[in-house]
Amino acid sequence: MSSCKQCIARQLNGMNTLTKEEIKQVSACKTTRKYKKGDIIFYENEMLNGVYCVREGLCKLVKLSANGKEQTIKLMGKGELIGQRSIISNERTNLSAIALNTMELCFVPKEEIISAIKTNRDFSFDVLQNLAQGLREAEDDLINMAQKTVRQRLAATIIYVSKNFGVDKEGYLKVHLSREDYASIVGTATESAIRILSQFKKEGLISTFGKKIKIENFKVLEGVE
Amino acid sequence: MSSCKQCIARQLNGMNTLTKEEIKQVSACKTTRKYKKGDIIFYENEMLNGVYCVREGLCKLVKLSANGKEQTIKLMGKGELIGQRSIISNERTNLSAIALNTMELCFVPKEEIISAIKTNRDFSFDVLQNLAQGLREAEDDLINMAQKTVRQRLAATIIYVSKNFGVDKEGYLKVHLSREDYASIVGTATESAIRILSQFKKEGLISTFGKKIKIENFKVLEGVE
DNA sequence: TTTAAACTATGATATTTGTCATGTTTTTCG
DNA sequence: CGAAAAACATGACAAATATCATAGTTTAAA
Repeated sequence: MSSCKQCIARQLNGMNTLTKEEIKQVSACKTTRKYKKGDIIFYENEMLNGVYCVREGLCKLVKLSANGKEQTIKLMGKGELIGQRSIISNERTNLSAIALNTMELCFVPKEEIISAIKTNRDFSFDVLQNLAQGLREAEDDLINMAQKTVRQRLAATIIYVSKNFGVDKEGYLKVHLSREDYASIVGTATESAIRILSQFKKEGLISTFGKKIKIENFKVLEGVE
Repeated sequence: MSSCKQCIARQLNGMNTLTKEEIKQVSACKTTRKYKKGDIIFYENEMLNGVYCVREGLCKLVKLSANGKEQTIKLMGKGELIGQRSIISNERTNLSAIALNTMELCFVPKEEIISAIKTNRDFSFDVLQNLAQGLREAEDDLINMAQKTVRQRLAATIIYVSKNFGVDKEGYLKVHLSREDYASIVGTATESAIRILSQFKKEGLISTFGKKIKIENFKVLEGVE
């Protein structure tokens, strides 16, 4: 059986300020679950009774709008805690979580997390900083959405995925997202995302191989207008 | 001299879980400052050495873009703490704070806040919930920006101002924002904001008297398409 | 392997929103 | 008060993006 220690040792974890005792405790009561691409981890407007720690894979947090279109708010990868915010504010989820590839998640009951927050100052402060960081990112995203063009946002998203989830030996983004996923992150129509990616190819900023994307000219891509 | 107790008694305060001792402490070392409309409380990319608690008035948190346009991220009114996030994450501000009318702010040194967070569990958890709440709001704003039309966002903003800052006896919004301010909140051109407000008037959803706005048909305004 | 489904691609067109120009009204301040 | 500045208003046009249509391509499943 896998322990949380490994995760924490690898610094992949939103819980790396827990004491050894606490880790043992969390490790003992967590349950690991597997998900396939497209699986729904939870829907919006659910009451969670725990948080999910990403051990492996990638998922998206999305909001479904009235017209059936979905907006992706955030991608969550290794070591990130999903549902933390809902647990802390004791509210229903405002977003759905959907697996983007094969995932392994550790589910930690609410009480464990809350108890750790209440008793371990370092962990509590860590969570605090984590939320503050998240808030800053959310503000930045809002600004980008308001002030940048679709083209600029798409370029920024490709760079984000490259930086956060890495590239393989040939330089292709490790994470393979569909054009629809990109559109949903950027907040545009799928056709627009496709069109702009085609433009990027023509302009030599990226190249593709099947679904895989490689950044060919980072500097220009970063500064597209 | 004014004490923090008054603010806290009136529940106007992001610090109402502090103990009596702590309040005395904060009260003792805070300094009160006055600002006029348009005054800059701080710029983006500054290192704050404390937080500002709004005792009176209203300000906006804005981001200036390359082309000189500004995006308003949030309006801050009575009892709200400004700069909290930057203090906690120990980063430079990512936004500027600008007074929208005559303001009175209490400045509380960083050390006081951090010390209170580290020693008072209730306060710490309160801040945690506050940030979680803020994060949710930021996510909602992002979704609105991505999925709603300018028209819908402007309608929502009017309703927001009405709910959060109230109306006078005649039903006019207490807070008077310029069309430019509305445009900056909604993320559009000033002319577009003006045009849409004119439409709302023609459609009988709002009425105006000088700079003052009154909601005439809440239901329809709330559900505009 | 073959067949359907999902994904990618691109053109044509419509809609939304931004920009520029110009004039009016309101506010501010010497 | 009266002039200058700021804010408001609206038309005309341009640019960005969405929508609809149609077809090629890849993927997955029977």
